[in-house]
Amino acid sequence: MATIKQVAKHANVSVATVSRVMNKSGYVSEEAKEAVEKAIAELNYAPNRVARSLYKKSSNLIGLIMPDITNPFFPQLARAIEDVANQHGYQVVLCNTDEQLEKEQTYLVALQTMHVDGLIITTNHSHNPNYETLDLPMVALDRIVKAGIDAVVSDGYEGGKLAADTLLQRGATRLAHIAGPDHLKTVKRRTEGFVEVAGEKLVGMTESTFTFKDALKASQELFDHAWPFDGIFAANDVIAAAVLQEAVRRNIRVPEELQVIGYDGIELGEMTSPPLTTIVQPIYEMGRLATERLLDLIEKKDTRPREMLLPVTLLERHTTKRKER
Amino acid sequence: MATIKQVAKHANVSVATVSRVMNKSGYVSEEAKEAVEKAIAELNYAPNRVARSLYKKSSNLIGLIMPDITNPFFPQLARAIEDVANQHGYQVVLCNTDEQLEKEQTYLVALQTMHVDGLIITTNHSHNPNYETLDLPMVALDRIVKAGIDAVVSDGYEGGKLAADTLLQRGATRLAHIAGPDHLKTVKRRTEGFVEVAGEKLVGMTESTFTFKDALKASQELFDHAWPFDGIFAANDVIAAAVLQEAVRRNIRVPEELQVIGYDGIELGEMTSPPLTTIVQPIYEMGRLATERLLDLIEKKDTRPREMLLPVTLLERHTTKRKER
DNA sequence: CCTTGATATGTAACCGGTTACACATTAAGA
DNA sequence: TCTTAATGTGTAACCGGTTACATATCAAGG
Repeated sequence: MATIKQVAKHANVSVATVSRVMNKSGYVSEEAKEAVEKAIAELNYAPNRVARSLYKKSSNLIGLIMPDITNPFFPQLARAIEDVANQHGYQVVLCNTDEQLEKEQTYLVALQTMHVDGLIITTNHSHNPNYETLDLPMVALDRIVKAGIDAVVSDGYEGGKLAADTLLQRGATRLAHIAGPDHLKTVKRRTEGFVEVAGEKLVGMTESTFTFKDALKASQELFDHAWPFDGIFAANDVIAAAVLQEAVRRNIRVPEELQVIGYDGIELGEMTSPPLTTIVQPIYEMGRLATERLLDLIEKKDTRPREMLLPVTLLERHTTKRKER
Repeated sequence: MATIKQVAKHANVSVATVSRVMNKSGYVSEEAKEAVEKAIAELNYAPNRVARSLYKKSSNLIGLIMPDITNPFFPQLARAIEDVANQHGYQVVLCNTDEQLEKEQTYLVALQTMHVDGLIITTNHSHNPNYETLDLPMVALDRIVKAGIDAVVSDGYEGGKLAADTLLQRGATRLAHIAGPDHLKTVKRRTEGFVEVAGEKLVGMTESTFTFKDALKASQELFDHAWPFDGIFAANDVIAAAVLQEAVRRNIRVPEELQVIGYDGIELGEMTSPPLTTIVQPIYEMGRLATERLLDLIEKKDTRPREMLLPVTLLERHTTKRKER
């Protein structure tokens, strides 16, 4: 790789001049500019970002901290983040922490020492004191961290209510629910909204992590203990898929005997049989907004912390009955 | 963040000594070592990786180039890569290229100028001349690039044969197949293996991309034109899920009337109804091996190019009949 | 004709590490 | 006691950019 010095020599100017034409800063004569551009082209020069980083203390890197990219909710988020970052000349460093404090800590110092410009956190850490002392722009995504840290989340409370409303409206009279992990506030909101509207129609409820295996176990327990119910809301689509599979296995007809609603709107919902009705949060949009926000923070455009609550919508596929009119 | 200079002053030694204790290189007296360690602890010092990178021309970063992390095959791969990289003190930069030459090119220069130490490529680029001139350690994963570039892939040919054998053995007599994109050699091998064993029992065949939507369309066409068949092998699990859904929609009983086998072994296969029988490639293992190989290449442990062909296995879930004995 | 501001360019310091090299000091061996 | 090698430590160059500052030229205005 050519260096700026070689370009300078080749173009018969100083490195300062080369730097000036690269950055379109300061005064450069037309001839000098042309000579430099020619040299750049001939030597196929691209400036060394490491060197630039060192001086500028900014790397055009952003750290993306997630629990586990293998969880099907996250890839879409990662994609959105990466798209936007890339459009603005940033790259993203992927970090899976499994919500383990230790891994998180290790990553945090790694990211800091490589001078990432900002962080997007999709991981819960109410228990983690490290972020607060971190002097880095950051935004929480699908997570609420604490006041003072930007966040973009979807309106889980409304989503939960919407799920209950829908089920009720489609004729369900005995509702069940599988909640998500207790420590995720954004997920808890879904349950709160659902329970609020379901009221005494709620006949069964349990809890599960977001892995399919656990969800399947939770479903089985629910069917064993709370059956019959004719409408169920799962805290996310993976859990809903498990419910669906278990229902099919028990020869329960969906949606005739049991209506199912998930939450997220990930592609998986399309792939089940029957395709899953779900509350969709605008995942890509959330990733996009979070990243744009982070970039603003990095470029110090607006530093008042903000929280963005995005609306969710009902996507009716085939695990709920057609609307009665 | 503290600098090495501050640590040196604090410990009453020179920066060279600090550097020596950090890197356990050269001679350092016990007292000096202790003083430095104390200073490091007190100032909470962590060396600036950017500065180190600049001098060492190595960043402990590896670039991961994939078509689209949103495709459910890739997250597991990414996870494996990141795990191994992280264990060795490397971080990974995520790049989605959608197989577009231009994005790939942009990323390639970005990665080069940030001095990544190596590349893992899960993207096809037989058409892309850029890699060849790239003086960077790299390994292709799930892709065959060209001789001279390391690769780790699963044995698609055997997988295809295994799928056909299994279907035949479970009593299928009229086989169908949906192939994957034509330009992916590793995917083509699956089709070749299947066709070879299926022989004249093959009654229908079409092709699809790996998006669910396309796969659904392809399935519909196949059912419209080639039905009846009683065994089908899809080039990957997403396509198999589409076949399954379409079969259910048409009230075709699986596996009684139609047996389905996918390829990949991603989690999605567990979530369908009924759960999908599939040819599993050791995805995590592949990611692990590729990364370990890359790390060896980076550390110049062994530079003879190698190709690793990993065995696949049959995972019988419920879209094939129980084995006859 | 002199002053002044805009234009143009080069030199060198700086970012924060690593390491070659010079120089001491000390211990071991002859 | 004198060499010699091993040990310990600091100074400064270096990595490849960016930019403050010094310097120079030139045209416009008084």
